[in-house]
Parts: sequence; structure tokens; C-alpha cells
Amino acid sequence: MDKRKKKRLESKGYKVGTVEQFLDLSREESEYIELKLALSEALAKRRKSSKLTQVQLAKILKSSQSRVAKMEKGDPSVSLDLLVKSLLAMGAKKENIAKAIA
Amino acid sequence: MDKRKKKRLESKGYKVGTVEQFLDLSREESEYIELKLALSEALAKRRKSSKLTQVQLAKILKSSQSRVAKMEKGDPSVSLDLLVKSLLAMGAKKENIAKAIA
DNA sequence: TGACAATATATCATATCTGACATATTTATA
DNA sequence: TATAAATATGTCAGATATGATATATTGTCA
Repeated sequence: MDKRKKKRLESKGYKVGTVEQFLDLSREESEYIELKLALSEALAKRRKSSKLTQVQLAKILKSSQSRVAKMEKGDPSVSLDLLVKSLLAMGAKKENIAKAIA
Repeated sequence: MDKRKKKRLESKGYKVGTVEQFLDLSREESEYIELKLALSEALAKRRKSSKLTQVQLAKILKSSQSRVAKMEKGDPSVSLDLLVKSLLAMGAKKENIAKAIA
């Protein structure tokens, strides 16, 4: 994995430290993060195409605007469960989720 | 969703109460559970084809036999995060995970 | 530009998940 | 069968995720 990807992950809120440390991110760890970011992006895309604000989506999800923002940013404090449940609540089917991941 | 599916979910440890209550399981909820069970089954399959016992896998995952058993049963106390991380740790690629889901 | 809407970030009390352990049940095999 | 290995179930203290709130930053448009 290259420095560009490191930048991208860092910009998403993952503190990955030095490049050396970054290179020590195991394959599992980086694949997990990528998977999460894929779902984050799918969620943001879906919200936008539904013309909803984060506040409106938060209401639908019975969550808060700040958590929606964190979800869409792939914040480390957000679980896959929350992302998946949110996508399903927005009408996504498992096929959509699978497609977003792979 | 029919009674057979209800039985199946109940047998997996989900208390869904009466049929009436069951029918009230929202589409999201049931899709979420199905998705989880799909990952559970993928994990069990992968472990078995690797000829590992739950105890051996637990060691690899730095977890415990009981948690591995719960993962493979799709126990409600197990998160998607744990399932996905475990699959990745067993060598699964995101394509495998996507395929298991869809 | 200024004012307002939208999004992002920080923090926290509570809720949920976690590994670990004990123990029960099932499965394999002698 | 009996015994042991494997798997399942129940519980809990500590770890992590959650919605909420406050506040900061960014975007939009008059």
C-alpha cells in the first residue's frame, strides 16, 4: 500500500502514525478499513441521491446528525453494524451492500 | 416470511416471540439477521475446510472457543465487525465476503 | 461581504460487545 | 456402551460503540 492510500486513510480520521507503522497495518486491518470506507461512501451517496440532509437522515435512523457525519466519514468509532443497519434502513438490499463492498 | 424461517432464526438464538411479533420484524431487521447468519456460516465453512477446531481458531483470533461458537451460531451478542475481522483473519478477501452476503 | 444551512469534530454517560471462564451438551471412536 | 474431544450455553467485568449535546468549520447565496 502506498503513501497516497495512507493519506486517504488519514484524511478519513485514522491515525496511522509513521509510514513504518502504517506498513505494519496488517492486511486484515487495511482490508477492514477499506471495507468500512466503502460502506461509508455508499451511505453518503445514498443519502445525497435521496436529497436528504444529515439531520433528516438522523431522524429516520433515530440517531444524531453528528453520528451520521461520522458514519459518512468512516470514523473509527462507527461499527459495521451501524453502517449496514443504516444502509438497510435507507432501502438498500443485501445485493447493494455486497456490491459496495466488493 | 414464513414459520420455517422463524424457526430457523429462533434456533439460532434470536428470540422473536409470537408469530405476530415476528411478522413485525421490519424488513431491515430480518435482512440484517440474514446477512449476519450468512457471514456466520461462511466463517464456520472456512474453519472446517481449514481443518481447524474452534479452540485452534480462537487462538489465531486471540479470542475464546466460546466466542467462536457464538460467531458461528450468529449469536445476537456478536457484531458484524467481529465476523468480518475474523473472516479477514482467516484469509478471506472482500470479494469472498461480498459473495457470502449477496 | 454577512447570515444561515449543512457538515464536521469533541466529549460524555449509557448501552452493547468482548474475551474469559465455568459448565453443559453433542459428536466421535475405542 | 464409556471416555474424550469438540461444540454450545450462561455469565460477567472490562472494553468499545452509541446517541446526545455543544461547538467549530464549511458551503451557499443574497
